[in-house]
Amino acid sequence: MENRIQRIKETLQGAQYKLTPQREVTVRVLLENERDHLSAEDVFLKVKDKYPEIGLATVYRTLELLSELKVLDKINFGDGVSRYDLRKEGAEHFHHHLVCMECGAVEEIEEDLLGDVEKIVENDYNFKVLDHRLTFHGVCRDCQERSRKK
Amino acid sequence: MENRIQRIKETLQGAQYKLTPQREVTVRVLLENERDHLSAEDVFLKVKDKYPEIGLATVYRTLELLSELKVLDKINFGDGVSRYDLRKEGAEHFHHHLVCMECGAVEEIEEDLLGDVEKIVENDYNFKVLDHRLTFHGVCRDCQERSRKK
DNA sequence: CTCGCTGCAAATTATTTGCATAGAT
DNA sequence: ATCTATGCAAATAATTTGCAGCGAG
Repeated sequence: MENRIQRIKETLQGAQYKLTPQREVTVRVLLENERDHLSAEDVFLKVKDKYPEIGLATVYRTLELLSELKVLDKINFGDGVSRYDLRKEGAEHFHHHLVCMECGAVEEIEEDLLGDVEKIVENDYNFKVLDHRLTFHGVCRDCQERSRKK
Repeated sequence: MENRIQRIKETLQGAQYKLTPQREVTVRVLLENERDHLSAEDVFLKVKDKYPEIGLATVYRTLELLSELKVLDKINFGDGVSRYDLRKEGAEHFHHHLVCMECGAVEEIEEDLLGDVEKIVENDYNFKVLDHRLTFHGVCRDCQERSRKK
C-alpha cells in the first residue's frame, strides 16, 4: 500500500505536481476500494469521512489529473456516471470487465485475452493499437445459479 | 433504405409502438449517417432540417426506444455524450470500434473477432456472454502516414 | 512573495420528466 | 373516446469553472 502511494507520488512529481493531503486521501480511498468501480461521487463521500473539509471539485480535479497521468482509467458502463479504475502496476493495457445485466456486478479480468485480436487489427486494418477496452455484458455465475433454482 | 425502414417499423409494431413521422425522420437521419457516430444533439439538428417542429425530447425518447429494441446501440467514447450506432441487420453482436487518439476518427470493424475470447470467458469465468463492446484506442492509418512525413 | 491547490458557489452540459395537447384508431 | 406520442418548459444530474484565500518552498 505505502509503496504504491510512493510510486504515485513519484508519478505526480515527475509531472510537476504535488501529492497534497487531499490528493493522498483520494488515492488511499481508491487503493482501498480497488475492486469496486467508484464514481466521482462515491469517491467524494469516502474521502469526506477521512477529510471532511474536502470539496467535490477537488475530487473531480484529482481524478482527472490521475487519469491524465494514466494512474487511473476513466470508464463508463452506460449509466450516466464516469467511474474510475486504478491501473495495475506496470499494466500496459486496460483490464477487461464482465458486467452482469441482472445484478449489475462487475468482475475484472486481468489476463490479456486480446493479443491475437490486436495483431489482426494492426495487420488487416493498419491501425496502431495503443490501448483497448473490452467489456462483456451477460449473466454472472451467481445469477445463472439463482435462475436455475427458480 | 426503404426496406430497412420497413424492418424497423415492424420491430416497433411488434412491440406495440408506432412509426410516427417524427420517429421515421429520426430513423432516416440515422440511416443516412450510419458511419458517423451521432450524438443526440447531432441527430436532433439533422432531424430539425427535415422536420423543424420536432423537440429535442422526442429525439431523446426515440433514441432511447430504439436502443431498447436493439435497433440502436448507445455508446460512449469518453467525451461526455452518448452516441448512437445502428446495429447491422441480423448482427448478433455489437461491432467493434477503432478510435484514433490523434484525429478522433472512428472506424468500425464488422468482423467478429471475439469468438475464441468469449469461449474463454464462458468456460474459465462461468460468465454467460450476451454481448460485448470492444474499442481499440490508437493511431489510424492516416495519422501514421502523416507523422511519417514530418 | 509567488504560485499551485483548494473550497465554495455559480455556471454549464446532457438528459429526463411533467403536463396539456394533438393525433391515430 | 381512448390512449399513445409530442412539444415545450422546467427539473435533475454530472461535471466544470471562476475566484478569493491558503499554504509550501
